[in-house]
Amino acid sequence: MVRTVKKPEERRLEIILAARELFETKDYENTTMQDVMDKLGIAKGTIYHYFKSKEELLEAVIEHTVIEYITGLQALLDQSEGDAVTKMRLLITAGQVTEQQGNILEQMHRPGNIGMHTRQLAVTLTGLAPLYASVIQQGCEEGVFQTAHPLESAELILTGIQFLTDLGIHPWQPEDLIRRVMAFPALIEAQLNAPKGTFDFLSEHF
Amino acid sequence: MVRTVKKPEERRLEIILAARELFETKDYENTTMQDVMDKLGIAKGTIYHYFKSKEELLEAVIEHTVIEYITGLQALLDQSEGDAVTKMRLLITAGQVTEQQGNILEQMHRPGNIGMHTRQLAVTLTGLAPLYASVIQQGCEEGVFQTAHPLESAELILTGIQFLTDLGIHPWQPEDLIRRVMAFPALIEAQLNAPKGTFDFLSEHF
DNA sequence: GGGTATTGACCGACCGTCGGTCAATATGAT
DNA sequence: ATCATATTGACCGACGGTCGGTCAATACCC
Repeated sequence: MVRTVKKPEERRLEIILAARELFETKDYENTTMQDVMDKLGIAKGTIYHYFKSKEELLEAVIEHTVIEYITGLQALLDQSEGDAVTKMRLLITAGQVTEQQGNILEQMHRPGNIGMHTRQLAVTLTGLAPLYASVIQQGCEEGVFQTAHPLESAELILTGIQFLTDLGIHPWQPEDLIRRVMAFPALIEAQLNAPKGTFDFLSEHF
Repeated sequence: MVRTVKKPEERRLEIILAARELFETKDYENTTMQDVMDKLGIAKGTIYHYFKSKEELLEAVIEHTVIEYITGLQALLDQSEGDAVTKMRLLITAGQVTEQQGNILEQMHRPGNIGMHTRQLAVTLTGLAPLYASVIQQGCEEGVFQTAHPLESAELILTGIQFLTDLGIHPWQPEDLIRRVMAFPALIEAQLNAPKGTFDFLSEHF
């Protein structure tokens, strides 16, 4: 019975990271607390010393991931000094890359992961919408956008992009995805009253 | 051992309805297959004779519910002969009522239900968007709306409304909900290029 | 029409897995 | 030495799912 004592924050983080990797690899529901323990070589009680339940561990994983994600984008945004459209492009492209990293194989239809996925979307939305809103606001001042509800239109656009293109949520047909991605520029331009072509870069990725 | 034999479709439907009621009352995850059996007075094997797994039963419940829902709306729409805006109002208000019926207490934050909820949204969206799209198309022909992508804007609007106002998904703050509902008319009008005020009825409900 | 084979709806004891508990114990700080 | 707490792992109970088997209705044959 070898016992390794670590600083609480370190242990906690260690557990979160291990759990995240497993959740992403084999689903939240298909991941056993035992799996997490085995991966770290710790006892069952240790995990339950830090997290009251598997559910709470999931919550911590999501929170950690989203904070990491938002912080990164925020930093990017802070050190950028371009106009609103440039920043918009920055947010969207940077956001997509980061999301793909964590998704590699998760693209498949995973029934056991939808709950986790949806929560992550909701939490991400809460953190991300204000960033978008500030850029949209800037765009309004610059005269390229025009909306009375920067935050709400940001929420609508983000929800749409995330929900309608995320295969982890529903096994959409490939043609549905293409159809949507091709339409996104026009939809967003309508939403923000932006000049035609402003968001064409969105569909050029695909 | 009382043995009651029924017609397969009847049994199957019976199980689906019982399960749905339990899922809505006490969560999908907190509902036991045993609960469903007890409610109907049938044996475990019977359920598993009809459904391979609890997951598959959930799928059947969702499918049944959504089909019922969409069929009702479709019928309403078919026997209506108004202009696009009237039909739009019809769809939205009828949709909300039906949704509330099934939600009564479900408004609370139910971690165990998010997966089921999200799937239902996705399936509903698939069935509902074409209905909206046809009305939007009609609106374009009538000249009140203007969009090059009726189906996709329908999807965006529906996703937004459903996701951003559904407390079953994320415990949004009441003020967030109000903020969003108040903004929806303007957002939808922007999306569809509709005259200002067309969708004011949306926020008058609250 | 009566005997027999076949089907499939239905039953319920049983099992394995897995989330969660808890009392004992090792460890480090004071 | 003492105390707080980080860590351990045996143990529990709930629950999803399996499986061998029962029984009535129907189809089939003589």
